[in-house]
Amino acid sequence: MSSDAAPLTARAFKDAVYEQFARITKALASPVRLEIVDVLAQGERTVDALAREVGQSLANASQHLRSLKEARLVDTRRDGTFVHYRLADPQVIEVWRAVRALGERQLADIERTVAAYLGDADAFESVTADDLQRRLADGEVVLLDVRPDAEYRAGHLPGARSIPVGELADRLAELPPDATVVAYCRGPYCLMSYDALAILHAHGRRGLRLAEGPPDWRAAGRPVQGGPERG
Amino acid sequence: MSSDAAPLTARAFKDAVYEQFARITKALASPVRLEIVDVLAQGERTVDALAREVGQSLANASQHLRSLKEARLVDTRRDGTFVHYRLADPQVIEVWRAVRALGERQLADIERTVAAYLGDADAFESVTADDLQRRLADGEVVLLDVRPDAEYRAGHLPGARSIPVGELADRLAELPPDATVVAYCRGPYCLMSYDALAILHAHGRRGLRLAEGPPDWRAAGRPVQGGPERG
DNA sequence: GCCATGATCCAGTAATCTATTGAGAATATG
DNA sequence: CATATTCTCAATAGATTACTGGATCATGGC
Repeated sequence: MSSDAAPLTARAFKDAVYEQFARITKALASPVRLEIVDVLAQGERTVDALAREVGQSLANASQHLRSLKEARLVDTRRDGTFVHYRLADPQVIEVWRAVRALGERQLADIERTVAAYLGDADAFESVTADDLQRRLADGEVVLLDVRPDAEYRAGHLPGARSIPVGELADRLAELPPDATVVAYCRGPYCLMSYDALAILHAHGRRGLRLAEGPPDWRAAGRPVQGGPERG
Repeated sequence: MSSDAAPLTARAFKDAVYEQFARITKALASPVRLEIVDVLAQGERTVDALAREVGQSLANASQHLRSLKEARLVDTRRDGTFVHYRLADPQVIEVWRAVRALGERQLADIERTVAAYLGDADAFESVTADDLQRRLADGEVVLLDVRPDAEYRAGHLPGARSIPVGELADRLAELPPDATVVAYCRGPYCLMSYDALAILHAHGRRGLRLAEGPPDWRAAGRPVQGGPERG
């Protein structure tokens, strides 16, 4: 049923195919590279910026990026002495989201880790995307993007204002005093919105959290404002 | 802004989170395990059957299954001396499909591998899912499931007949002589439907291929007949 | 209890992957 | 052209993983 002939046998064909797909899964088989992908989902970054953000040495980040590039998950653009990395395909975000969804359903440790960090204080009330749209339509809430300014400019939720979390304490006056603020950042495992809520609450403001970030919002087929055009 | 205190720092939190998700991607970072997942998408299997199917030793297959189980991608059921493995969650199929879609878009080598095996003979005309539904409605074609009988019984496309590819040559009489046959098997990288087309063509029959298998069909939100109930 | 079967576990080797270091490209500036 | 900046590459050592063959475990039949 199987021979060792020169042309591909059925087994050799399957080996070759799964080997190819494994290039992708191997590239993603590292916490550091997953984090890199998660960051790049927000927009392109230089090697140096990425290394800083994920807490790795420059050389190490560069190595990880190389392996991502070999698997065609990221692409580069040179600008002077800087090299900007970006996701090679929006489908990369889909893979990451699928992995995340699976982890959330199957890995109880993830919930435990989150609870441990946040002191399982449910002071951090959250809002679903559908809920948010209804409340926004009713004018009940103010939507606030607390990511760095550059990320806001690269694309944000429709109607969102931008106050990076680092400036929030100083710019509270820009928010209507009685409004409920819905803060969001990069995505479900990004901490900036939690920090923002802490600041809001410390100043007696009402604040909720939206877990989704712009990549999730876009993946769900909802429109994103600014940044790369997309219909 | 960051300390080494006993409770989790922001960095330690992120490390812990991505580490958890990497359990999943690491479990999938092997061609053998990807193939196992692809086979299990068709239904549960014993260790022995799986080992045979993916061309690995029993011990090795068992090891791979253990690592998949540790990552919560598969689950087991014991039946006498047999242990049946199955996917722990339909979301596992979604992850695999997302990886496949990405590979098909980014990795040109995959196309090349397929072309090399099939001798890039486009004798294997294929049909899209939408196309098929229209043609089925018009009574233009006969839909044929060429997978092993057990897999057909575990769930098949609505209206499909079952003739395992190994029996096809002997059972051609069961197919209306003038009908165009649309053959499908497990999915895009399964070879059984290609073999079936070769047999059909050798007997002067008209045959097309549907790339999708039942897992893909179901993932696309289309109904599947028989097997585990699902609305 | 004893045996057969299916599966798991274990030890050892080879191969692969990761992080680190330091050297060295590529590019811009003066 | 010299120099600084940003990034990549090569070499190393340490850790992890893959596969094999053999021992062991769990279950069911006798």
